[in-house]
Amino acid sequence: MKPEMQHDEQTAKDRLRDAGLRPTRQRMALADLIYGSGNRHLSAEELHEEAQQIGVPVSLATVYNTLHQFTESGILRILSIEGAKTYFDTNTSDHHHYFIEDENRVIDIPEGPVAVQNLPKPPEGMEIANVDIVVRLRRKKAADRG
Amino acid sequence: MKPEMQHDEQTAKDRLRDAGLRPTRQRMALADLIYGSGNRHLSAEELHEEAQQIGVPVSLATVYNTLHQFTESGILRILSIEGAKTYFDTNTSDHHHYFIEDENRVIDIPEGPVAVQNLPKPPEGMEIANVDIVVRLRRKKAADRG
DNA sequence: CTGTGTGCAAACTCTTTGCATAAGT
DNA sequence: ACTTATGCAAAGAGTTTGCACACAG
Repeated sequence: MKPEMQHDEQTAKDRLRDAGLRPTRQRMALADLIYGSGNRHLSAEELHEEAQQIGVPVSLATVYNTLHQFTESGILRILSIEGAKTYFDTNTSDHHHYFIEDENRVIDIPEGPVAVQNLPKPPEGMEIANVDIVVRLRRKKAADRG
Repeated sequence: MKPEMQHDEQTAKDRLRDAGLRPTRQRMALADLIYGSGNRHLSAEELHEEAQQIGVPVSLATVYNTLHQFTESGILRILSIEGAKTYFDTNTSDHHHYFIEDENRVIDIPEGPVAVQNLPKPPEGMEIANVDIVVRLRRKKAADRG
């Protein structure tokens, strides 16, 4: 291991190789954005915008392609969220989300021993890919307080 | 109570009045379809098609309007499901779903004591509207058997 | 050099909207 | 009669696709 090689670029490159994807400029830039700041949820549009902001000229089509390739490779997951936009999650393990009704926003439920009890066995020939818990939150009305 | 008045139409009418909606021909027909056969999940397109099949000429726009009005009135719920289409559920209580990856299909998890453990308190000023659990299922591969 | 990835713009799907007409009270 | 709902078609949002060019190996 070379001492000056701990850049995110290197990490991104490895991640892409692991996933069987060619580490192209755009994919590495997107991987940096996606994995550069902890677990997060993002839509194609948001990621595209972020890329533009840091001066990486990647097209929206490529962002979509990349997000789906990452998903197929198992390094991203699609969130089970209602609404028009598709949200991707960098945390591919079983974990859970709040969905803010007013704002159509998704946030992680703080890590903790959240668990599902008494989940029945799936039907014949099926297996559980994963479990998503979505807790829909709404703003308390002033009248409801106290 | 008139002896010949136990039609679904009557039920639908009541349901609509309860929800504060005018019981129009279209809404009653849609309510019949929606609630006529137990709990179910449906998309606007599916409902529209069903209406056509039984000869109720309702427009797709009206189906969308109606589904949203029903949702606002609390007699329908939107499912937290990824994907382009919005699915509505006639069961408005906390209950849960399988999502079949291959087929983009949603089915109820059989009634049972499924419960969530250790759900943290929601953030300040927020309250839980409801909890959705989505268990994503995938077909077992033949190679994985045994 | 060869094959895959990228960008652009057009196509596609699902959903919403505006306005004239029809139906409900 | 007056108000609200409906239907149609067009607009809108998000996503996907096809093809020529560019880049990675």
